[in-house]
Order: sequence, then structure tokens, then C-alpha cells
Amino acid sequence: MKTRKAEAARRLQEVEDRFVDLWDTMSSLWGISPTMARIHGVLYITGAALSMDDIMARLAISRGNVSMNLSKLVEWGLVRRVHKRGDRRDYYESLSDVWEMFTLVASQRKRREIDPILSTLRRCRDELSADGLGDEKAEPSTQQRIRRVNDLLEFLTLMENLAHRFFEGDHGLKTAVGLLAEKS
Amino acid sequence: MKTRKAEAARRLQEVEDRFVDLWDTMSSLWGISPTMARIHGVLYITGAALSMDDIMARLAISRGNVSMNLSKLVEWGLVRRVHKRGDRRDYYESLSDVWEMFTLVASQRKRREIDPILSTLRRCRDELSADGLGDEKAEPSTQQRIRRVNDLLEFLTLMENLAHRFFEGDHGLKTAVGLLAEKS
DNA sequence: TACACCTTTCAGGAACCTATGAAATTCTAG
DNA sequence: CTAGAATTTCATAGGTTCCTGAAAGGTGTA
Repeated sequence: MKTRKAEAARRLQEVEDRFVDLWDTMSSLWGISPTMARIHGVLYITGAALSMDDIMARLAISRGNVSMNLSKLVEWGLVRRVHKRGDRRDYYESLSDVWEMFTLVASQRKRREIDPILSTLRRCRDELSADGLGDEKAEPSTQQRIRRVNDLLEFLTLMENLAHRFFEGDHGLKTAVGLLAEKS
Repeated sequence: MKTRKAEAARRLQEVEDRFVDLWDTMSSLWGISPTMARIHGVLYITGAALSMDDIMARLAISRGNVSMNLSKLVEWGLVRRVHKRGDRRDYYESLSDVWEMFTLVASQRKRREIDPILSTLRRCRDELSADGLGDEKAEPSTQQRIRRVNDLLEFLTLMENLAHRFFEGDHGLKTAVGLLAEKS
């Protein structure tokens, strides 16, 4: 009986390890660092509040590393600090709702990475237009550049609208996307 | 007159430079390397077929670097090799349709990065379920893990359906997304 | 206040990724 | 077939990011 339980635990751990590796793999997709992802992976899959030492042991990484990455995770809002009565250590637990995690990460990346891109792109367009129009009906090559920048802007603006529904419209997206996906 | 033209050209180049930098910035978002993105940026914004030497000069990067990254761009399908009569050099030009570029990159990333993730995730689920059911009605902790893996799978599957409409449904996505965005 | 226990910070080093430039290869014209 | 031009490959250098472990910083208890 004991051996069967031990065996089960071992296999559970194996699956967990694979899951954490998966999280690691996904990290580049989500734009967070691999170790940060691994830590979050452990917290998500176990569904428990773990201490720094738990995580250090589980992933075999240093204290400093865990500390840094945990604080980043808390900053992102993916992980919460929790306390246990009579224990001075901090414990950490992950959000459980996948949609919430997704929108959190995506909206922050949008703000940090996409919004600045859009504004420089708009500046490009404006300067090109100004130059182009000022200069004897614009050289054909300038016209072409203006067209290309506009195409790109049009595309990104569309994407932005879509993103807006995702991140701002309190889960209106969830249904919208669900409908869209099911209709196929 | 000459100076005005020269002045205009200078300014055009400035805007182009900013555009190329922008492409560079976006590269992490699209999952391609920065230099690859810069090269593609030049090709896209100029809209012309350029030789390797043109690109080397424009971006001040080495021949080998240009060669490697151009061949990757051709592999991705973002850039086409073209020939000019009476010129032994190869010339390269970018796709012009933003949607086409987007779907090209996205569908390839999906195939390379997301599909493998989905299949390992499914393996995780199956193994967890097998273990969980085998073991006297499953420990609560195992049940929780199964639930979490399933939540994630559900989410990703939804996303996959959505992606399917994007990449396989010959531009059906374009209208779908357009509608979705405008409706807001 | 001093101690014990955690957590955070940070300099140094390891690992990883990318660019260079010269050598090797391929290609074309004569 | 050869010469010369164009391209590709690849070992090495250079740069960047990431991790570690030790020291410093907080916080609650005696």
C-alpha cells in the first residue's frame, strides 16, 4: 500500500515536471522570462500557496533568483502573496482563472510594447505626409512609402480595436471569442 | 532646387530609419530576430527589390549576416528572391500585403510553437486522469491538478479554434475580425 | 536593544545568442 | 574549362541576459 502511494506520488511529480517544462516553453510566447514562467507553472499546477524554500527545492534554483522572479510575478499580478498564521514566511499562490491570467499578461504587454509602437508609427505617417505633400505632389517613391505605412497602421488599428474588446470589456471578449470559435 | 531635393531625401531617410527601428522593436512581438526584422523593414518600407549590398550599406551590417537572415526571410515566405536581366546579383523584395505577412508569420509560429504545446498538454491530461482514477477515487490534490490542466486545455483549444479561422479560412478571418472590431 | 529569521539586492561569473569576416562554395560569362 | 563575381558557411569574437551566493536590509520576539 505504501509503495503504491509512493509510486503514485512519483508519477504525479513526473507529470508536474512535464507541465512546468511546458510553461517554460510557453514563456517566450507570453513574453516573460523562462524561470519566471517555471515558478508560475509550479504555483499554478499545484494550486497551493508555496514558500520560497518550497520553490527553491522544487525547481533547484537559488534563493535570489526565486526572490527576484516572484516579485516580478507579483508585479504582473499573476501571483499573490499570502500569509499563514503563526508562520513568519511569505507564501505565494497563483491566480487560478486562465482567462484572467491571459488578459492580465496580454493587456500589460499591449500597454508596454504595442501602444508605443502605434504612436511612433503615427508619427512616421504624419511626417511622411507632411514631407510628401510639401514636395511638388510627392515623388512616387514617397507616395509608396506613405501607402505602406498607412496599410500597416490600418492593420494595427484594427488589431487594437480587437484588443480593446479583449482587455477593457469586462470579459465581453470571452463570450465574443467563444461565439466566434463555436460558429465554425 | 537641388538642395531642397537633397533635404527632402534626407528627411525621407530619417523617417525610414525610424520605421526600421520600429520594425526592430516589433520583432520580439512577432517572434523573429531583430536583424531579420530590420532587413524586412527596409524591404517593406522601400517597396523595392534590393541587393545584398544595398542592404549591407543601408543597415551597416556584414555580408554574412545579411545572407543568413535573408535566407531565413525567404524561408518564412516574407521575402521573395527576384532577378534583374543582365545583373548577376540576386535581388530581394518583401510581400506588400500586411494581412498576408501577418497570417504567414502567425500560422508558422502556431505550427512550430503552439501545436507541440497542445499535444504535450494533452498528454499531461491523459496521464493525470489515468493515475487519478486508478488511485482510490483520486486524491483531492490530484483532482485539483486535473482540473487545472483541463482549464488550460479548454482555453487553449478555444484559442486554437479561433486561430484556425484565422489561418486556414482563406481570409474569412479578415472579415470576421473586421466585423467584430467595428461592432464595438 | 539584541537576536533570529526571512527577504531583497547586487557584483561576479556562466551560459546563451548574435555578428563578423575570411574561406569555401556556387554560379555565370567568355 | 577558367576566371571572376556573388553567395553561403562557419569558427571566433563580442555582447547580453540570467543565475548564484554572499552581504545587507527588514521585522518580529525575548
